[in-house]
Amino acid sequence: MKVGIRDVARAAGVSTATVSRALGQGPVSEALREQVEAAVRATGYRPNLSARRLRSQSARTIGLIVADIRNPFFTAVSRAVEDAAFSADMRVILCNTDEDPAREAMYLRLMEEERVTGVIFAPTVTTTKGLAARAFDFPVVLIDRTGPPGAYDSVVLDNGAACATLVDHLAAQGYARIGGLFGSTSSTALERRAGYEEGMRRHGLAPQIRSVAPNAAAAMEEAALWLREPDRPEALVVSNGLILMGAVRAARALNLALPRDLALAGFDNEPWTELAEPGLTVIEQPVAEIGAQAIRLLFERIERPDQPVRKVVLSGSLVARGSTRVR
Amino acid sequence: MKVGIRDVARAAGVSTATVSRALGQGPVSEALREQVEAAVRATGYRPNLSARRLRSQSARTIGLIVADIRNPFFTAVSRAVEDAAFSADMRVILCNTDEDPAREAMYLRLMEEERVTGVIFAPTVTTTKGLAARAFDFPVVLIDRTGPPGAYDSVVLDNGAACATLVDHLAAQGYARIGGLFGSTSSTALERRAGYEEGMRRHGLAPQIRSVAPNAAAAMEEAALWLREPDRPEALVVSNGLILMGAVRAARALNLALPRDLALAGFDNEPWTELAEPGLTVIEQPVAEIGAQAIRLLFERIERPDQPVRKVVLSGSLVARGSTRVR
DNA sequence: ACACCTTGTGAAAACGTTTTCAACGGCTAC
DNA sequence: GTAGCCGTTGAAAACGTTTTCACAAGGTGT
Repeated sequence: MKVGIRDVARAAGVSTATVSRALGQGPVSEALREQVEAAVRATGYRPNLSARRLRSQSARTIGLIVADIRNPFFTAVSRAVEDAAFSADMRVILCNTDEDPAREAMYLRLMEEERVTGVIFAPTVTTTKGLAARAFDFPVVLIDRTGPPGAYDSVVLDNGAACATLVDHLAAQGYARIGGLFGSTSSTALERRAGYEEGMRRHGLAPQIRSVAPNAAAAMEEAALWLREPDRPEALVVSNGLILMGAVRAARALNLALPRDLALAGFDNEPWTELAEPGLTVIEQPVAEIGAQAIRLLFERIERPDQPVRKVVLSGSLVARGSTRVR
Repeated sequence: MKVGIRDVARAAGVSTATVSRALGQGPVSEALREQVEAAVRATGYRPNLSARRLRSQSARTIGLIVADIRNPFFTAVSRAVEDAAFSADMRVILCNTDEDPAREAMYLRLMEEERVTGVIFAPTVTTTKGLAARAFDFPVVLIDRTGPPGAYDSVVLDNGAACATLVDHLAAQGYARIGGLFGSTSSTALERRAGYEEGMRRHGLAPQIRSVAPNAAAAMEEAALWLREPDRPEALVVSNGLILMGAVRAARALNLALPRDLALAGFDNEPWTELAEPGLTVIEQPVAEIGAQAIRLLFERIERPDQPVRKVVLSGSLVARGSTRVR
């Protein structure tokens, strides 16, 4: 029942070496190649990838470790990565850490045991610290988030500038008491927070900042608390799509109309941000480009392991909608 | 640099067999087990999964082939599957076919080459037909969609009943010209369509049906066309979350207010359906339960390969919101 | 005291490939 | 005509584990 390469070899009247070469790229005469292919079809042979990887010492697999598969930003990026990897005849192992350092460690270990060709990783700040001390047998490209400076190739958004753009936009519409609600687990959130502070300072406004776990439930709770306070902000800048969702929920729960009672601006131009009335103002990230660049950096690093570390910084674009209209 | 099991064995002063047993579940004395563990820590040994799988002829891996990773229904299911698999010490390979039969075939082949322990699969109708003729070396559990009758274990929603519930709900609110917009690639969409027809018939109403590719862009286009016609429906039932999004877009584009100008009901209680004013009426699927049941069926099939084929049918629940309020 | 399990251990085979190595045949170049 | 080279092929080694097999040591029931 189980058919191996020796069965194919027997059926084709050649040695296993020839079969291997005919299926791979070894030198084989055209006649034999066709014989082998016929034998493969006749026997229904499927190569055993474990054996192949063991012998060839090459997994042709890249690991993609993301923080939250429910975040459309990461699903979009993963699509780009998968497409690029596939056209280079590589598989992708997609891993979801849920922003949990323990799961990150577990998946990194798994990548080591799989002997992957390379890894694309969006780490939490917690593991970022430990990252400097570690050395992997495979190249690692950081995505969306930065690690220890100069240690890993990375592709990130120009987070500070993007967030400052949001502040500029709100200030231009006449808002002054602009609060910032930022995630607590990613370097990205920290950079956006810094950009927010910088933007506020430039406009002579006083920053008000709260931190929260980057998920909708936690964000809603924190936002609801905040918006119930007497001197609550009249506008809110938030650091990602999930937090934005929580903020919208909170506004709804408190019966605050957008933008009359509260202006709202955030990150990630997800489909629903257009649908939630009156439309949410966001920074759109070039998600496909981020995935493509990450793969490019990874492949180039595999090609030339010793080249200098590179950091690709991409720009977001402001998508202004009703949630920040002038009152 | 590269450390294998023989290095650990040497460091611990034992044979490789003992190391293997100490790391696995073979019988080893407590003293040696500790010695081995110390040696593992000292050498930084990481087992090579390819070698392990090759020799043990067990991949401890399950393949999860879904139709669209951007569909939150599938991401939710995949979370449940992953959690269950992980606690059984199994890995998951997550594959996204994008409703494309060619990609489905490719991933099925990959599963064969990986010699996976089992597969959970949401097939398109196209490959469903070919599925009857195929025999896999691993158990397959169908999810969300049915295959050839009696051939594979499966866990699905009671789609007909759920969709009829939607029709009942709309009829009870006084709607009569209720149209149906259904996906064209899944058995699920077909069942929902049948349930819609059945429901309409029961209420003495005339079904009006259009089919569309199950993505937001195609759905929006078709819905916009339809809603521009003179005798356009006053209510729409649609067969999944992405089509629902397209329908909302179309209504917005044509300036039709929900539910005044158009009532809307669909499937999948995704976060944004609550946020899109005035709230979208949907059937909520027990996503976690679906994933958990799929894993359970798979594991039980692995345990007892010859037991009769089973089909688990779960019920959805109606979440009534503003989009179907009485006018 | 003997036969008989049970438990723990190491040597070596096995898993299914790819790759190395040597060899063969047919060229070309002298 | 012979030496050298190139393209093609097969035999066998190698990849890093787990598993089989044999065996030694220790315990138990008679």
